[in-house]
Amino acid sequence: MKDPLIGLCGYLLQRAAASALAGLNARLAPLGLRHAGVAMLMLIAARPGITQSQAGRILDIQRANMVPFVARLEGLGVIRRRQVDGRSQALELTGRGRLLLARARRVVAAHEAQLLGRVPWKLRPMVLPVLMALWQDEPQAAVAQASGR
Amino acid sequence: MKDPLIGLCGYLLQRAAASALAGLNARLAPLGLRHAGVAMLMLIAARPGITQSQAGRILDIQRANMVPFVARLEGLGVIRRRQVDGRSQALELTGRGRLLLARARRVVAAHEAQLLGRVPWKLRPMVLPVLMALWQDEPQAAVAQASGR
DNA sequence: TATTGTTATACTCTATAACTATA
DNA sequence: TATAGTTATAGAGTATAACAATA
Repeated sequence: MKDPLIGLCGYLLQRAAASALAGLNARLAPLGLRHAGVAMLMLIAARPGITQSQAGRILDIQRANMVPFVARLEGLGVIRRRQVDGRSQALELTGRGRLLLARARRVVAAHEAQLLGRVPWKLRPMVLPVLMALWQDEPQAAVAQASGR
Repeated sequence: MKDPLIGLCGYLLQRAAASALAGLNARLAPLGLRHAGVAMLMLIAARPGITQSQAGRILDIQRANMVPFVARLEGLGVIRRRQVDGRSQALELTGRGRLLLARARRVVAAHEAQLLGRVPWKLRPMVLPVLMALWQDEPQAAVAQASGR
């Protein structure tokens, strides 16, 4: 039973992403993390002291949704919040966070290798350029206007 | 503020898919449909009389989750269910469904054009091959085993 | 016995509005 | 006035377990 929708690059993009995400989350399950948590840990490691809002803007997570997300990571004991001024919370990794991130990085590396391993050798150098081109957040205004809102 | 995670193809894949999906759903909103509904209509149009379970297997939607999904589309009056044997439900488009699908196809075509339009001319022929290579559902057993379950 | 559809349930993710307290 | 964090809430999407009816 063949899928008549392959041929639509938006559809392929979604299915490929969902499949890869499921695979990654299965690999991360033993660590008690999911993909979003690992992305957050990686971001904080790259920019220690980043605030909740800044992290949310980079990862495209809204302020309101950052609250339970950050709380969960804090509850796992992998990150810590520090008040930088009256309103901003700086995020930092704890020792346990650094340890868990090191393990997660190995899982992510294995996942990346598996993903790229599926791509024929000659196409492999095109993977990142193609994905970066397909990403490119259009200003929401343009979308909203195009859709008539 | 640059994103330190670009460079991970799994991350790019997810962000690109999320961004494209949001754009498509914004375009589809005036029709009262979302991406999943359009995928379903397209599938039924390509295989009239397909059963709920078969459709779920192709679109990777579980049996239990098909129930409210199909019910919503039926409630919109775009599909109809027909009993083929004691247990299977064949799905078909209604007239209204065919009409709405025709409009949705134009929206999808515009969305596809926009997606591909972001990709430099020389990379464009690689988009579908790259995405098809990155998809390739690994047997779940392999994932489960790799993750130690 | 395996499959189809179903119910119930729960968890994650996402989206919006409104509030506060700070800058 | 704009921003950071928060609360509350609602809607998707997804996952599992269990059950009845049927093949």
